[in-house]
Amino acid sequence: MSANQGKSFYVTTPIFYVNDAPHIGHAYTEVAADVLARWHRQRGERSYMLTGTDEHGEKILRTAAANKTEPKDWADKLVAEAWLPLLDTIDINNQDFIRTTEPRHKKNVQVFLQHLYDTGFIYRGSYEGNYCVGCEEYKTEADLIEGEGQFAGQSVCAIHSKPVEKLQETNYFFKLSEFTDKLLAHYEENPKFIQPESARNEVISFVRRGLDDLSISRSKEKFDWGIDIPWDDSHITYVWFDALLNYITAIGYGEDSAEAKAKFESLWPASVQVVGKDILRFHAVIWPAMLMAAGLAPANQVFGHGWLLVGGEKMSKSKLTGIAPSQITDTFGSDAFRYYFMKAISFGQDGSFSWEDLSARYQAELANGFGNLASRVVAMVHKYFDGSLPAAAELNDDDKQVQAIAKAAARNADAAIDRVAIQDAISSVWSLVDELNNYITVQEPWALAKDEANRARLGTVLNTTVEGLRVLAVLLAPITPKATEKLWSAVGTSLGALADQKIGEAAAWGQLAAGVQIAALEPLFPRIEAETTESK
RNA sequence: CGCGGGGUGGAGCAGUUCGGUAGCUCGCCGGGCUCAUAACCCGGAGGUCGUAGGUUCAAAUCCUGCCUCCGCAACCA
Repeated sequence: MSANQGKSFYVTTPIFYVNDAPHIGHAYTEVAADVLARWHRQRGERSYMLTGTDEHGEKILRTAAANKTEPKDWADKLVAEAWLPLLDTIDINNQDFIRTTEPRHKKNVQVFLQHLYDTGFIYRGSYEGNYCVGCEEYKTEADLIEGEGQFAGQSVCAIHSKPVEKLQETNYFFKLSEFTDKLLAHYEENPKFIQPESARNEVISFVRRGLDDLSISRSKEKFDWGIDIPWDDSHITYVWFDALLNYITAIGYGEDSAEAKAKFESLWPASVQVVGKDILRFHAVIWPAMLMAAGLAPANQVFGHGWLLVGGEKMSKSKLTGIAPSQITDTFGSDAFRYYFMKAISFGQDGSFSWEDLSARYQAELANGFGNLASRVVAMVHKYFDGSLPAAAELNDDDKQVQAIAKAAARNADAAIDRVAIQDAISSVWSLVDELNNYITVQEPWALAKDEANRARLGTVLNTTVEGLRVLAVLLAPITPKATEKLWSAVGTSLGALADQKIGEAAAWGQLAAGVQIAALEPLFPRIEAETTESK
């Protein structure tokens, strides 16, 4: 699966609509993409993660005006004060960050548009639609509902409950309708193109109903904050058409230099495009059709994840259930944020967030399970061997079982990542955490330490557990980078940097030489005072 | 008949593709241990898998009806 010679693993997130306030839903998407990117990197593959911001559109123009500033200045401010800090808050290791207002994007969106115009996939047409004055936008038939009272018998806007007007506008269209069959064939031939299955089914049934051509321009008479249509400066590009192209403009599409071409070749098609299920249609229908029209391959996979539910309902600003990521990381830290959302929710399904659950999992799984395991092992090496790693003597079945479980954990987790089953990957790794805790209880190293005759056996037991920690540090590095770095500085530095340890070789036993010094270890996940968590 | 996703021990979930003893985490009860972040390990109680039918030797898993919750149509992954 992963053996694409010369090609990097390339994962993208949707670009943030710059006007939004960052909440845990945005962060969830970012973390998932980051975990995938880091895992592939830890395998030793070249791995590239892209994220960024979507900065065009009428709403941004309006809020900028409301704040008495220019739209670009407004976007600059939001990127600097909200979005870049978010990435830091949750410890995202992205290789690039693209803004749709950057020249590299705008210029090459125009290249793309011109290419499609020249090849006949874009035409000038007139659009007749149902315009809702209240919403100031066109409504599709699906947006309308049956009127009541004085408007009985008419179609009215679902939001304003008032009749819509038939209006006509001239703009440019993308021949999306021509791609209905090609898309269906693509879905058929590439069963994994849209994941999970439920998302795939939904898209297929949508496309089967037939696709309409897509209006991709807006007259500047309405607003002008966007990318000019290259052959007609009275129109700007529809924001979605502009936004989707970020995935290729960021990596060199449209540039002539050999360097840019090489970069593009090494990254496109993207390995996985992580999106929320609400914008799945844009990414699984419109976007691949755009690429096909331009003679480019669609991404290998579009993965639509679920929503985070708060109190059983979709999080929303209007219901005040939006939660800022920093509210969580201030108390629990970025590792806990990453771990919690990746482990507690099966990726692709909706998942419930609650402070109680977060707090319980932090305490039970991170502090008591993993953190405490590291503490007890390191403490014993210091207590019984002055911090010098003892050698392993003859191995018994219990010792061999630890090794077998470590190997299985690494193998199963790696396979789960290929399925984008992040939750399963973490569960697999956790089987080693549980095994090590169990192993220590059964071996009773503290009892062995009471009799000098058991010195060799004690060494074997501690050597085995330290090796187990080494494996855990490598396998969990993509999930909890900060904690594993701490752990590595205690047990692993004799082997070089943690970043250089390969997933595939992690479970090979006996890498740490006997006699290496095991450094003291501060708690990986300190207990959190009940006061702090309950005050939420 | 708009489209889609759910309803599994107190809570949150997996299992449903390819029917065959109902599983995980937390919580609860009891026991063990003391190296460790009052942590760790073992055992136990607790579910007729929304509901009514059907197919089958056998259904959480397949089929049909119904009830119910949620999402898409209102800034928002």
